[in-house]
Amino acid sequence: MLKPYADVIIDITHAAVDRVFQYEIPEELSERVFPGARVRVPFGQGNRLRDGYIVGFSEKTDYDPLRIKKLEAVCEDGMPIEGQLIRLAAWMKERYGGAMIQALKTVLPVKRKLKAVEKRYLVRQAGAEECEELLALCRKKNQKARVRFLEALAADETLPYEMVVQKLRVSPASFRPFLERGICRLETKSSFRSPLAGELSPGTGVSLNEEQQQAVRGILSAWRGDKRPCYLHGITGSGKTEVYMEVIRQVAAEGKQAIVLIPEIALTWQTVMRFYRQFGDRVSIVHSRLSAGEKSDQMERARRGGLDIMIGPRSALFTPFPDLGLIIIDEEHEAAYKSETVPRYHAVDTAIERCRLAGAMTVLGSATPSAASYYRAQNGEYHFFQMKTRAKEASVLPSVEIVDLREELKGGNRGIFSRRLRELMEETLMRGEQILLFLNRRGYAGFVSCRACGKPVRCPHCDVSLKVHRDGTLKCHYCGYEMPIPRACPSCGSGYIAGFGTGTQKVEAMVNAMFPEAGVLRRDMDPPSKKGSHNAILSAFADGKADILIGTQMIVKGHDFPRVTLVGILAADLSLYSGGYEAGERTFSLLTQAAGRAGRDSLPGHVVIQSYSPEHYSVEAAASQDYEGFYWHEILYRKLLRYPPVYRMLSLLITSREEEAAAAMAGTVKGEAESVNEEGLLELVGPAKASVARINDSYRYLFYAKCEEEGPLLELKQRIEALDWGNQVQYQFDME
DNA sequence: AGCACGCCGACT
DNA sequence: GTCGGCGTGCTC
Repeated sequence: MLKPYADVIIDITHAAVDRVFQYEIPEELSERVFPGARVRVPFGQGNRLRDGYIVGFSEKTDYDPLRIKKLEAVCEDGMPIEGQLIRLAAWMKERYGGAMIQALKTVLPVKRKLKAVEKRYLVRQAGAEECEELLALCRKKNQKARVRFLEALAADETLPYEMVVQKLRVSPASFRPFLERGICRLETKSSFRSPLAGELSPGTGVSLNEEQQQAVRGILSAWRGDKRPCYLHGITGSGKTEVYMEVIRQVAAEGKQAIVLIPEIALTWQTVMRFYRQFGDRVSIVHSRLSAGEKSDQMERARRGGLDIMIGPRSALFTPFPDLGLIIIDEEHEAAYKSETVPRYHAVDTAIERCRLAGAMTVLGSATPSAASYYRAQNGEYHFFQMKTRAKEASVLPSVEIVDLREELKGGNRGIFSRRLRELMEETLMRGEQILLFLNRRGYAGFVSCRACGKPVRCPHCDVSLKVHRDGTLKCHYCGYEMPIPRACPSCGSGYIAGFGTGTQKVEAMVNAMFPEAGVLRRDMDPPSKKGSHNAILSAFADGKADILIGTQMIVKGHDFPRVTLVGILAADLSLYSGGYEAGERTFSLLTQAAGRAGRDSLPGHVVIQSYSPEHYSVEAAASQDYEGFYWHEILYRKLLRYPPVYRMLSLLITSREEEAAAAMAGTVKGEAESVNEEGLLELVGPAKASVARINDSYRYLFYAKCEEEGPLLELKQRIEALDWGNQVQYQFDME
């Protein structure tokens, strides 16, 4: 380690010292320091020795070098959980970019709220008379702070610590003598709130079929063996959750803890309750609806050994379990596992790294694996287990047919519904069963354009057209800019300007016209304001209060609708042309999930996939529910075009409010990349203007580098980070 | 958080 | 003068 200074966070739980302090690294310790190492350092005027953690290293310091102290020692006694998480943060920073502080904030639980977890009280011990005497004495001596304190203590036997210090303005120095003389004592009371409390009483017993038992045995033997990650590929309904629970039960029996990641709590509540029924209050959940206090309650509970299992989204990955044994990632292919904010980590890779540090094992599971994970499983990087039969015998796979929309057009049908779909809808309604109509938002979302000049209304800050929102305004999906629908075209002034309405609205109107008697519900995406309405509509539909449900992405995930026997996918291929090399994968996964909504009970299900490119392998494979078929096509395509997971890919987004600055920096990056790439190991693409070249008044350039190995890409990333970026240009990395 | 420093009223 | 309590600010 050549860097002379170590950045240390001091292990004191208080906001005022919740930052980095720099220490000199003495020669004799230079071999033993690393991010996450626990160190002893002199701190404060008295140079009292305190514990801290190294979070990084720096060349130089803004602080007066003469006043910098030396590290006292590196603690050798194993690595406590904080050290492990800090090491993980260093790994995340290295791999995904961003500043160390951002990585630390993602990884370490909110420390500030320790007060909420362990509330402290000052309790009176002396009798009333003794207090009165003391109070009189203090009054005489004009000791104001003590008088305030004793008065309060006389009135209330127990006083919250914060109240004394903040409201009464009595500093610890003022009441310490009372503690020493036994007038009062300090009491701590921990109050953990359980987010699951009172939901259900726990029961026991999972009975597993032969296939499930095999998976359990395989996963456990991997766990006792080399601890390489395990992949559990099980078709919908094959009972993966039971397998997870049984594995966890056995791991917990050996005193280890488990983290279970699920893509979205709201949609997987049933799964959570199954865990609770099995494990009772040894399991807890974290999710976005919990307050910061409740969240840190759960984290603290986990740290102290009060929990065996934590269930939650991405962020639950950082639960500070002292002896982690297992991380399970259910529905591993979900996009929700990729963080949208810096550091833009992927939960799967990060879980594997955390397990490596902790000596634990990752289990990934899905019915439709991501191409990346499946590729690694095929390569032997992961252990692989498969479950091919449905646990519940009664359910049968739905029949799927593809309708070619080009043929419909030739036949003179210009509507949204093919004749075949309309026919099946009629039959289904006649039988009194339910219909789900699924629509890909992209492409259908309405924009407003001028009939005279043909120009759409565009966002003044971004290079996109504005979309019509439900509340009748025009909105930009990138920056949130909003305006009322104009009466005249902003470009040519013509009054012939028209909106097309949102996709689902349009479909709803057409369904109403076709089947006036049918009850129709509509469910759009993303109303972050009202979370309740989402479930209200879905459960109204599940209760049979309507015949037809129209919606986007959201309706195909999670929810069970036992009386749905027909699923219509109105335009299957719209997501195929949405850009990005994952388009095919996204389409396949969406279609498969949508199709899986049909006929989940004993009633036979039908699925109609309408498409303009029915011969595309993503559409065909989804129709025949053929994951393998899809995968081999997809991986061939990735191999040919050198995309992940066959190649590693580093992407860089350059943004600036100044167009020239962005362009100039793009040029510098290109030059730097070319000089790194003298041996030609890397394939470089760009930098070039992004397809949406301007968002929120920032100009955007994209740059990609691809390589079979990760090493050269990380080196390139470091070289780019070391460039002089000035303060006009920002950048962001992404590693896949 | 915990410690020292500097201010201010009280008292030998 | 000086002692002791009290509020403030800093900690690499």
